[in-house]
This record gives sequence, C-alpha cells and structure tokens, in this order.
Amino acid sequence: MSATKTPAPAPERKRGSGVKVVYDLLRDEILDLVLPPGSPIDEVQLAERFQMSRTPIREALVRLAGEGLIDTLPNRSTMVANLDFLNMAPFFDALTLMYRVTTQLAAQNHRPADLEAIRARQAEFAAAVAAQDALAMIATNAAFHAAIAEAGRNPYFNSLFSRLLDEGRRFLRLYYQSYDDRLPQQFVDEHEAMIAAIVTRDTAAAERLGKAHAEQIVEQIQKLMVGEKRLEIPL
Amino acid sequence: MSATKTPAPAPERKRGSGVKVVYDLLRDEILDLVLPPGSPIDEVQLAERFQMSRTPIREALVRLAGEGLIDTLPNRSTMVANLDFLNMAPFFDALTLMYRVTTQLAAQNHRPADLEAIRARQAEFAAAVAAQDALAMIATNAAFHAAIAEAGRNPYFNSLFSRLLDEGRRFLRLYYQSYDDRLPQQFVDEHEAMIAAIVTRDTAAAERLGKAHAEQIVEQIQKLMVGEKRLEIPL
DNA sequence: TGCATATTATTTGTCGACAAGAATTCGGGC
DNA sequence: GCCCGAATTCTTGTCGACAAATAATATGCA
Repeated sequence: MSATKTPAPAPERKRGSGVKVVYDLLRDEILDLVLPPGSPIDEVQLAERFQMSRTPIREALVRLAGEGLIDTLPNRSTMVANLDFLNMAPFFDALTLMYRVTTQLAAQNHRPADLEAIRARQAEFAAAVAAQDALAMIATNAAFHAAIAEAGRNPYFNSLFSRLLDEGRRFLRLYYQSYDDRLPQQFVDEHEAMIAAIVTRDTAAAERLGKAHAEQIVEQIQKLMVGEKRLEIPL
Repeated sequence: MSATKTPAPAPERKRGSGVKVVYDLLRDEILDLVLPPGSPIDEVQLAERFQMSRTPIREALVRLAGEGLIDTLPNRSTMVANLDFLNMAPFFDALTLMYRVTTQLAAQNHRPADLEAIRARQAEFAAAVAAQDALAMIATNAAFHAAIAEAGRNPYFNSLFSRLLDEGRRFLRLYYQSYDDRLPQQFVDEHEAMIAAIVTRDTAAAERLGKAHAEQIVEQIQKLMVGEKRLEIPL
C-alpha cells in the first residue's frame, strides 16, 4: 500500500464518530455564544470545515433542532435559535421547579458514587471561581446541578433540566464579561449546603435550598438584564 | 418507461413532506403499539414501503430517537424503545407533577381561544367514551391534557408533558383491551371539573384537581399492571 | 426612474451507490 | 460430532450528485 495506490485514502476517523464530533462542537459553540443567536448555519461550509459529507452534518443539525438549539426554515436557511427575552417567566418557572425537584430527589435517591461525582463538579466550580474564569464557572455550575439531577434518578426531569441549564448557560454567557462581585463565592457556599442536605438525606432542606438557589440565580439574571449599575448615578 | 424516457417520472409528493409523513405515521404506530416495544426498524423496508430513499427515513428516525421513542445501537439494529416496567416510579412522579403544574398554569394564563380548544378535545373524549372506543379514548384523553398544557403557555413544561403523555399512551394501550368499567365516565366528570376551575381562574383548585386526576390515573395503571381481577377468586 | 417579470444563483431535500462493521453461515480441524 | 476460524451476507454510515424551492439579480416596459 506504499507505492501504487491508496484505495481508501485517509478515512482518519471512525465510522460513527462524525455526527458526534459535529454535534458536540456545534453544541458547545452555541452554548458559549461563539455562535450567537441568529447566526446562519451553512451545511456546505460545515462540511468542508469538518472534512466530511453533508449527510453527517445534517444529522447533527436535526438533533440540535430537536433540542431547540437551532431553528430550521423549510427549504430556506437554518440558524442558531434566538433567546426569547420577552417571555422569560416560563423559563424561570421551569428552572425553579426543576431545581427544587431534582435537589429533593437527589437527597432521596442518591448512591455513594453520585456523591463523588457531585463533589468533583463542585471542586471544579470552586476552582473556576478561584481562577475568576467566567466561562468555566458557567459550564461547571451547570455540570454541578446536572450531576445532582443525575443522582435523583428521574430521566424525565433530567432531560428537561439539562435543556434548561443549557439555555441558562447562554443567558449567563451573554451578560458575564467578568465575575467581580461576591456572588460566585456565595454560590460555592450554597452548593456546599445543598451537598450537606443531600448527604444527610434531608429532603425538605434540599428542596428549600434548591428553591433558594434558583431564586438567587433568577434574581441575578434579572438584575443583569436590567443593568445592575442603573441606580449608581447620584441625583 | 413507456416509450422513450420520463425525466421526472412521478415525484407525486411535495419537497419537504417526506420526513413528516414518515415521522407522523411511525410515531402513531409506536404510540398505538402497532409497532410493539422491541420491534426492529428496517430502513430499507421503510424506504420501499413509503416509496422514497433512505435519507428522509433516516431523518425521521433520528427525530424519533431524539424523543426516546426508538433506540439505536451504533452500526447495528434500531428498534422501538422498550417500556420500562421496573422503574415506573420516576414516570409517575413526573406525570403527576406535570398534571399539577400545567393545570394550574392553564387556570392562570389561558385565553378564550384556549378554552375552545380544550372544550373541543373534551367533546372528542366524551364521544370516544360513549362509543366505547378504547383507542380513541386514550388518544383524545392525551390530546385533552395537551390542550390544557398549551393554555398554560410554558413550552418547557409542554414538551416534557407531551413526552410523558406519549409514554402513557403506550402503557394504557398495553392494558386496555376494552373499557367496560365505570372509570371512563368518571374521567369525563373530572375533566369537566378541571375545565370549570380553569375558566374561573381558580389556580388552587386547578392544581388540586390535576393532582387528583393524576393519582387516579396512576392508581388505575398500577391496578391494571398487577391485574385487576386478582382478588375476585373467593377463598 | 420605478416597477413587474424573467433569469440566474444559492441552498436545501432527495437519491442511488459504495464501504465499513457486525451477525451469520460455511468449512476445516480435532 | 463438536468447536473455532474464515468467508459471506446484511445493515448501517457516508459520499457525491442531481433537482426543487427560494432568494438575488438582471431585463424590459411604462
């Protein structure tokens, strides 16, 4: 196979991996706003970027559309899904309820291995806070709560919660240029309290902490959207 | 193929419609257990059945997999997703919570057009009960509650609830050969009470009725699973 | 100059074919 | 007769190409 010809030139990638690569990378780029809402998605451009045919690209796009991360207009363009700033209430409602439910279920159903995963995510989040890395904070915070939900062992809640956390990542990424206030450390402490409630299987406390944490986050996002420095001008 | 040639022989179907046709039909067949859990899904077989290429078939399958209705083993077979009888508790938990939340939100956020849709679904359900049509009862009951959720105007809850109602359709279809007890008429009455609470915007009553209705259904499914005639043999 | 229409161009949806992986069948050795 | 390995078959994943639908551009007319 050295001299004459190479019948299969350079597959260089395993058979079913193409879709996953494209899906994962596009998903991250959308959630980190590397691809901002409204960005056009061109199949042929992606095809040559990833050195593959349009077929696996399209499959990845269909999956992303199924999760609501991209919008497809038939026979026309496809683009990154917009963030709906006008109707935030449903998002906050769902997020708060899922925080409460998943934290409570984690206290009820967790197993030892779950606690290890939760503590690992919390350590990553604390490290991101210590490093003042806003992007890492956002991602590891979502991973921390996803791990708690995983310990709750309800796949239906988990899939909804994952979707909400993804959407939350986009909102937070939009407003956080830098983390320079005291809130991140407060989040670390609240996370610790949640872990303690889960460990001791105190379901009531877990639910209460989940609710408080959710309201904290909702309040913060709302403040960020309005602009937190709006009243600092002395009259 | 008659004389010389037919360049565009007979498309006979609009451009983007193929996927939707396959998706809708397969979805119905899965939910009505025409395709029971575990049934193998053969792409080429579907391709010749629907007279189209494998490409739109595959896209429909990717979508169904995204909703958890089919399972795909890489490089191997794809089949209708199994119903998990051992872990029903998470399903019941999620179903009950969504009944409560969506009914309450409907009482809070509904608009006049929503009420028309809800009443129309309720009329269809009542007709199915009167006709003793078990399949129609299952489908129209799910549609009724989906309409209520729609009036609640929370797309996040709606998508989870739709998925749960779909799963419920499969469970119910599995056990209901015939509807010969008094429960269907009771459901009609409970539906009417829920409508009344929604109309008067009594959120507390709506939530309570949603919960009661959910528990009614859960209890019924559990009874069906165990076998409702198990204690009828006199000792 | 402004507008309606025709033409071109771009993008998506669909197709048939090929190749890789896994399951199955077949053959050989003990 | 039974078990293990090789060849075959069968299904899926990927590819390049074509066609339809829409958007963009150009053309003709008032």
